[in-house]
Amino acid sequence: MKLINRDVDYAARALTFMARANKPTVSVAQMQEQVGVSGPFLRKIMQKLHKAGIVHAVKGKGGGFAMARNPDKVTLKQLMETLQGPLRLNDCVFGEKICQRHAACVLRHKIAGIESRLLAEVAAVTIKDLA
Amino acid sequence: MKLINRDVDYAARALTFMARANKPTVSVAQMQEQVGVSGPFLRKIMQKLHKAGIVHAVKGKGGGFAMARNPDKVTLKQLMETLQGPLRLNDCVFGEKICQRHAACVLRHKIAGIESRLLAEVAAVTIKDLA
DNA sequence: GGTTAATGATACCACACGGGTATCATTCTG
DNA sequence: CAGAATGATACCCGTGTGGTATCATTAACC
Repeated sequence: MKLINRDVDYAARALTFMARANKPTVSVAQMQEQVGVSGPFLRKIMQKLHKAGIVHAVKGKGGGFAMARNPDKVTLKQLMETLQGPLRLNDCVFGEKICQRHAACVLRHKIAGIESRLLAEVAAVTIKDLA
Repeated sequence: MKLINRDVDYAARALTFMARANKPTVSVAQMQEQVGVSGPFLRKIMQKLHKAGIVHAVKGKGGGFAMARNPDKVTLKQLMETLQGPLRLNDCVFGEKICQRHAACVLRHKIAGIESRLLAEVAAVTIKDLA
């Protein structure tokens, strides 16, 4: 059971780097050593962050990425949703079928409570906290 | 990001069934329909629960499984540890190396806090709660 | 004692996912 | 036009998840 995968980990580091860099744009080449990951892989991550509107991108020579919002407006939850998909701890095995199994439903109710508290926690962590 | 996998889900249902059955032993054949899973697969899960000491097993005709402790002494956390392995949200990418990356460490510190609260929550859910 | 009903132990399989690489296209600067 | 950067895709491989199959072992009952 992993809370975050490597994409999120690397993204958090890259964004932290960018938040501290205080430059108009930061290229992947400038980040990759500090982040500790290969260029192509980091690029793929940055492209996802771009599509999600978390960073904006400048193509061409001298280009790179820049944060699209203030670091305190980018949360760990957003990174997880962008890079790991929707955060459902709780996808019911029974799908569409009406749940006749009371025990399972109690379990799911419990998990839903745990999930909502967990999401509140990851939503409270921002890049500003990390920088 | 799944909190529990299917093994845990089925195990919770099976144990709930057993807790309510109030019989000396319950066989896989008696449980499989209610649990909603094939016999052989449920057997594999029950065998893991047996090795973990959560149930005891009676071989031979008329045998089956029985809970080894009271339902309020079996927690969701125990099932997860038994069937999904150790619950670490937080395995550091850097392994043994000394962490020189301050941002990453802050992240890991945050995650550690989230993890400990999450574990307290799953430790608080027992089979008795589900039955 | 043999049949039958149960678990114990393994081995195997198919698929999805995570993590990562490679390649070509596109855009901007100088 | 050359070079530096991102955009978009396609691919690969190892591992984990979910599940099946098979044979061995044990105990009850006739």
